[in-house]
Amino acid sequence: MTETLPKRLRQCADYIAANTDRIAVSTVAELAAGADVPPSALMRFCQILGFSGFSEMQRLFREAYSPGWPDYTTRLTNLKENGAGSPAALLAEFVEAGRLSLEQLAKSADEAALTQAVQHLARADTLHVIGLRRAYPVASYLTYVFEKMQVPAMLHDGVGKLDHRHALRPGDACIAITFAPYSDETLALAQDAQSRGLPVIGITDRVTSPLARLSTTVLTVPEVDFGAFRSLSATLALSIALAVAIGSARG
Amino acid sequence: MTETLPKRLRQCADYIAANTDRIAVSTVAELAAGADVPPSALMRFCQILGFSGFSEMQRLFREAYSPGWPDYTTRLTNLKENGAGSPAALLAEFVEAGRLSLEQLAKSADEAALTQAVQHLARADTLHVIGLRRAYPVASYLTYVFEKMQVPAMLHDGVGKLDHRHALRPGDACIAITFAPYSDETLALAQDAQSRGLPVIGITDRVTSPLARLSTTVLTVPEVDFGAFRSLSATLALSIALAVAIGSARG
DNA sequence: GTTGTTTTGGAATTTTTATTCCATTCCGTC
DNA sequence: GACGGAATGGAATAAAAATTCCAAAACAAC
Repeated sequence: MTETLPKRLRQCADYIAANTDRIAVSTVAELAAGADVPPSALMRFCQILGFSGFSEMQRLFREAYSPGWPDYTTRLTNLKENGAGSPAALLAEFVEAGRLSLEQLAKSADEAALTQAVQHLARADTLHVIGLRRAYPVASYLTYVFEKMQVPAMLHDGVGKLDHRHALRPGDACIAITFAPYSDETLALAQDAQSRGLPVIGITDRVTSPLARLSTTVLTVPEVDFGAFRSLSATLALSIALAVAIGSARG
Repeated sequence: MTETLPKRLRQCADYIAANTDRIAVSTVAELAAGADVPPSALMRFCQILGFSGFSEMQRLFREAYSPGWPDYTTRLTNLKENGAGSPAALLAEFVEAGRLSLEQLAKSADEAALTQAVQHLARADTLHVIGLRRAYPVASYLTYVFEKMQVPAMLHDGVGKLDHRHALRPGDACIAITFAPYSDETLALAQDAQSRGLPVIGITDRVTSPLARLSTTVLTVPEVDFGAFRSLSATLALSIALAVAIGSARG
């Protein structure tokens, strides 16, 4: 795991890997400055890679430099035409679905609801997050972000069919995420929270969702499906924004 | 429109116009050779265009080359300094980061690697998926999709610190997902799979990732971070495409 | 601590590349 | 076909970049 390269060489490796597109158009000095190493370190790095020096490596990149990768739209078309059903074509579809979702989210996001949600959640003690099945990745990421931001949060993940509804305490709040077909367990927890008078923030796909009735504040996400699967891009973007806003409102 | 230029200068103009994308990565001598003029003619051409010389013109093209990397780290810093952004502003940032990531993914995706990954995974018996911390949402979604498509898959989620490495059987394959800072457990499982001769498909952030060495096939995802958090849009798009391709390849 | 080894930074050197300069050629005009 | 001004090519020079090298620093093993 720890193929431990010397410090400077590791810096070179990381910077170069993260900026492959700049190699062709930069000088040793520029790249070295970017990687925050002296030029000689970068030279050493090139040699360890098996090139005679930087120039040889650069020559490779300059030749490979296919006239600036085609712009996004062209490339997408290429991917799609690459035989329907090919992995590349599928990728293009999902990329497009994701982009569309994000675009719609940006257009349709309800700022007032978002602000209200942040207020509720910033005031609460512990945040209870629930999302199952395809909402589970979102719920788990939310919880991860809360943990990183030192916001007390609990993920109700249903492991072992354990039910933790009694963990809901006065002063807490609940974030419930579910999409059609709505998950009973999620709705049940939201209901429980509501009946205890806790704020419930619902993230769902439409205002007519059963979750809407159970929520103090509803955030709807226009996710574009491709085939049977949704991209989650928009849902995740909304969730992270929510989490970060809460995190900074809290401290 | 064209006050008639002297012959050599005309050649320069034509060649340069037709090869704007090569300017950034070529020397005077190379371009001159391409235009079939002596280097000095090209120099004159640059000066007539109003540059002090070739270098100045090239600098322009080199900078223009890398179109958009408006780096998000500085933007977040700015945002933070301007007082915490409103939730809506944050949302806009995450939407933008997601869009950029998807765009980059479409541009840079390695079709060959993707196809290869699908081939390996379509042939395998059980698919072992591992991804922890911020890669966990991806791993869990992958597993969800596999389940829906009736592809035998097992999520190594580390619940209860249980280690299931002996679940890896001959004929199986492993999908490992990790981003810097790389998770030891993920690398350990990948290593284990590799040493048993199972195909390992790595999804990671750069080719220098320690996961790369452990993988039969590496898929790199250019995820644009906003602040400390990544959008996961691109990673999810790639993962779903992978899963669906595998599902349909299996029948 | 001492010793031997690896790593590092920067100054010195070499190579490559850009740029200038000028003698020569070309071309239109008389 | 002689003249003058523009255009040209290549050799000479300047600038910039790459590459090497070595003394100092960091590190590891004893």
